[in-house]
Amino acid sequence: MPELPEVETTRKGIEPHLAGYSIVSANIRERRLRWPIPHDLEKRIEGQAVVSVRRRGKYLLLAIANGHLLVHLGMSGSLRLVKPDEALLKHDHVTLHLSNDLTLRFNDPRRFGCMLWVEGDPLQHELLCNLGPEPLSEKFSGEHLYQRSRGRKTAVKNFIMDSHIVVGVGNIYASEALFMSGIRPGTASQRISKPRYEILAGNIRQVLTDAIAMGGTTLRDFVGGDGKPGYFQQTLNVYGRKNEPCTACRTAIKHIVLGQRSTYYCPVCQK
DNA sequence: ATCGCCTCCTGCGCGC
DNA sequence: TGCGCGCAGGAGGCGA
Repeated sequence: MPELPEVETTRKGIEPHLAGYSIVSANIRERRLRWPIPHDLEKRIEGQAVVSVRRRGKYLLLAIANGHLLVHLGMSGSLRLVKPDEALLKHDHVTLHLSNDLTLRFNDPRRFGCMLWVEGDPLQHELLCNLGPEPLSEKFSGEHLYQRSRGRKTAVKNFIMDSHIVVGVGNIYASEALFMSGIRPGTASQRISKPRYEILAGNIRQVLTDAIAMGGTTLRDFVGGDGKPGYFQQTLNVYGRKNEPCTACRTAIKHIVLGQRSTYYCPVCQK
């Protein structure tokens, strides 16, 4: 489920209820995620204070006194804050009891997510140290996309979804940003000009910013709610709209597969 | 270095 | 109602 806006919405939602409080106890029911949850995670975090909740790409970084909890939500993961007596749901793999009498639950039906323990600088961890720039940072630009794409034949949609190029562009927003930019998803990366990459970079930034803003509208309900952000209500121009009329020109939206992922575009608006 | 394919897993909606 | 199938918003790892 999580695209970057949902991860950021989750971060904003849990941060005020975690930072400054300590983890009283941890209960782990299922350790078999993408990588196993370390056998000694409980003893590393129990009794420790949470300092901050940051994000790098789609990874969440919970700073604990003597290390970091590195969390990824995969395709189907979610974190939610509940009252301690709230019943466990199917696939609630981890429960953290907090000193403010709230409980954090990690739920992940498909178990593509992860929860790892990192000592030292988490940004130096092997999963994070080679990631591309944050799309909402100044390091991300059309110039960056242009430079990195030289000599690369891979489809531009796969290229912008490569976290080593830029983090946080998931399957939905890749299609949406390419539509906004008038670029065909299957175009070879190296064949796109610098001006078009500048447009694309701006639209990637735009679509993610808007989606995060929408996620923020449901933040007040985060505690005790289902934790679902509102960004999904956002109007999608092409994603999931196979054979439906283009919002700009009414031409039927095309559906293709690129890199084994569903891809949508308007054959008239995108060249 | 780059590319394309495979994989991990459960749940859901669809057609029969 | 049940079953089999295809598909799902991620991304690391592999062989070529």
